[in-house]
Amino acid sequence: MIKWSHERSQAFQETLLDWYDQNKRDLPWRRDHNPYHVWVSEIMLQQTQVQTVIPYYLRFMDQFPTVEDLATATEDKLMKAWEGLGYYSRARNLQKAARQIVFDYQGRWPTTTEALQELSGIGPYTAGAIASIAFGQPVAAVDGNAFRVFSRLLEIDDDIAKPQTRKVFERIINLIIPKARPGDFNQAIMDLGASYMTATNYDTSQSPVKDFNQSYQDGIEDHYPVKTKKKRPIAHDYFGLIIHSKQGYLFEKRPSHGILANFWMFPLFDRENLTDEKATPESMLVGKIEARLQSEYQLSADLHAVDVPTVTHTFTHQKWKIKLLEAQVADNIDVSYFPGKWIHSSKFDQMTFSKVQSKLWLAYQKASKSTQSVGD
DNA sequence: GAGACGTGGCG
DNA sequence: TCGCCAAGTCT
Repeated sequence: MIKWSHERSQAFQETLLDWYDQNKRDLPWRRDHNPYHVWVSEIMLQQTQVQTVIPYYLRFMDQFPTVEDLATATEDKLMKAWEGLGYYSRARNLQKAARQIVFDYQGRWPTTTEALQELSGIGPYTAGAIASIAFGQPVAAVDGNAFRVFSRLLEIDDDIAKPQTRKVFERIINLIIPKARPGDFNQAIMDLGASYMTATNYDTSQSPVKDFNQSYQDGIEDHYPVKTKKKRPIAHDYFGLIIHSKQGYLFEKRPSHGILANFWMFPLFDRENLTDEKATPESMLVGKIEARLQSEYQLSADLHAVDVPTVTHTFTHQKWKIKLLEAQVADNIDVSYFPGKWIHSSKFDQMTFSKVQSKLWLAYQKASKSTQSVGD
């Protein structure tokens, strides 16, 4: 690894910030340094691309203009604002932190990285981003961009997939970061990482800091960053139940922990939980589901396959395949045993749907449109 | 410290 | 289809 002299660091700062001053992206959260604006944008941007975040951020600020508005918002309105953005614990942590700030700290923001990390959902990166951008503290904000940029500039061989590697980068960046403009420096690194120094298909030859890029000079830029591979997603096969009555469609609330926690969805039955044997005929599996609906929930349902392709949805670590089954149930059934609720499709726009739930509903609509118009 | 946690885009 | 990526954090 190359070490930079003080002069070298200064030259780098100057080159980078000059470029940033001329070429920085015009983003909605860069209009000011309001910590609330910086904070919300940083949370939304976690593992999420800028162009995805922009409309969410604008709507969010429209609905929750201040940290007080967020602290006192209903969970329904909050989740609706986050609908489709993913990693939904971010939204819940965001409100938790808003309440910490408003009610525990009387609206006064913590300004150090240590104190900021006491807030829910704020880790080392976000703390560094808020401290430097909103409060002018000369601290590193080490995200994927910083890993990518500095590993290439300095030929850092540490595996960025390892948590301990963060400390290596923080130590180096804290030596290089300018005391006068730390927030601009960190944001300039991000803009660099999003333009000339992207993960793939990058072209460093036009980069403003190519003279500082050791791996480029050495022709080994594609060795960086060093990052071990992730595991492939685990497959899950489900039956998805579309059960409708005069009272609407049947929904089930997902567990409070795990993937899509607390979301309302069409009931799902895991194929593997229905039988131990792989080769069980499908009609028998459907019969088992019907029997369970009857015995556990007193719900008589005559399930039929919906004539649509299996719905697939891939998460970071799970790959779901869902075969849709449909049933119309009697008008005056007793649903008091079922841990769910009936909702008319006219009210779906008031619910918060995960993407996979939206896919199920779309697939079902497509099928019922091609045959007949099915009411609730 | 490895794995969980969403979604969209791209080659 | 698949693997990987995109301003990470929590457990």
